[in-house]
Amino acid sequence: MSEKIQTLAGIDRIIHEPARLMIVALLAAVEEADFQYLYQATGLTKGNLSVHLSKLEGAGYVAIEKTFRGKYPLTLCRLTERGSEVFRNYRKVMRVAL
Amino acid sequence: MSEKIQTLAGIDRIIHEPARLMIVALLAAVEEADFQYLYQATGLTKGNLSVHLSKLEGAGYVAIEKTFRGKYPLTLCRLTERGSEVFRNYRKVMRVAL
DNA sequence: CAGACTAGTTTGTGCTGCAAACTACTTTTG
DNA sequence: CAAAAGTAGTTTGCAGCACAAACTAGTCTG
Repeated sequence: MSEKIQTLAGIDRIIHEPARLMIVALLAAVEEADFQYLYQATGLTKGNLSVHLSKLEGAGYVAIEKTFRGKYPLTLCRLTERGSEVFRNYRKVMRVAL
Repeated sequence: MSEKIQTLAGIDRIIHEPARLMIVALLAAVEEADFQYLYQATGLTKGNLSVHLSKLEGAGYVAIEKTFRGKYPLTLCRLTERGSEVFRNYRKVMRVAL
C-alpha cells in the first residue's frame, strides 16, 4: 500500500490541476467541444479557459482548431490520443491510491 | 454530468496537492504515524515533509505532537476529525467527477 | 457611427511547491 | 575529549503557476 501511495508523487501536474481536469473530463465524454460549451460547462472565466486550453495544447493533450461559425470565430477542442491515454492513466492512479 | 464536473473547481487545494494527498492517505490508514515513517513512505525530502505537515496542521487537518523517543525528538502526526471528513469528501468528489 | 455584444488573448500579481542550506542536538571514533 | 558523522527536523530562495482584470479584434443594432 505504501508503495502505491508514491505513484501520487509522479502524477501528471498538467491534468491534476482542477480547471484542466474539468476540461479533460468533459472532452473525454464528448470528444469534440467548442470554447463556449467549455466556458459554460466549467464555469471558468474566459481568460483562464483560454490559458488552460493553451497549456493542454502545449502538452499535446488537446488539439485546437480555430475556424468560424458564420462571421464569428469558433474554437473547437478535442482530446488527442495522448490526451486520453494520460487521462486514463490519471484515473487509474487515483482509483488505486485513494 | 456537466454540473458534477464543476464540483472539481471547488476542490480542497490543501489536500489536492499530491505530496499532501500522500500524507493524508497514509494517515487515514494508520491513524498515527511519526515523521520518519511518513518520510520513508512518501519519499519526500524532510524539508518538504516538514512544510506540508505544517500546512496540514495550519488547516486543522492534522494534529502534530512533538515529544521524544529516548533522547531524540519524535514528531507524531494523526488526522483530525476535520481532516478525515475533508478527505472522505475529496474521495467522493473524485469518484463522482471522474 | 456610437455603443453594446461576441469571442476570445494577454498581462500583472500573488501564492506555493521544491530542493538546498541550515539549526540543534546526540553518538561514535581516533 | 575533540572532531566527525548521524538524527530530526526547519528555514530560505527561487522558479513556476493559477487567477482575474484589462485588453484586442471583429460584428451587430438603433
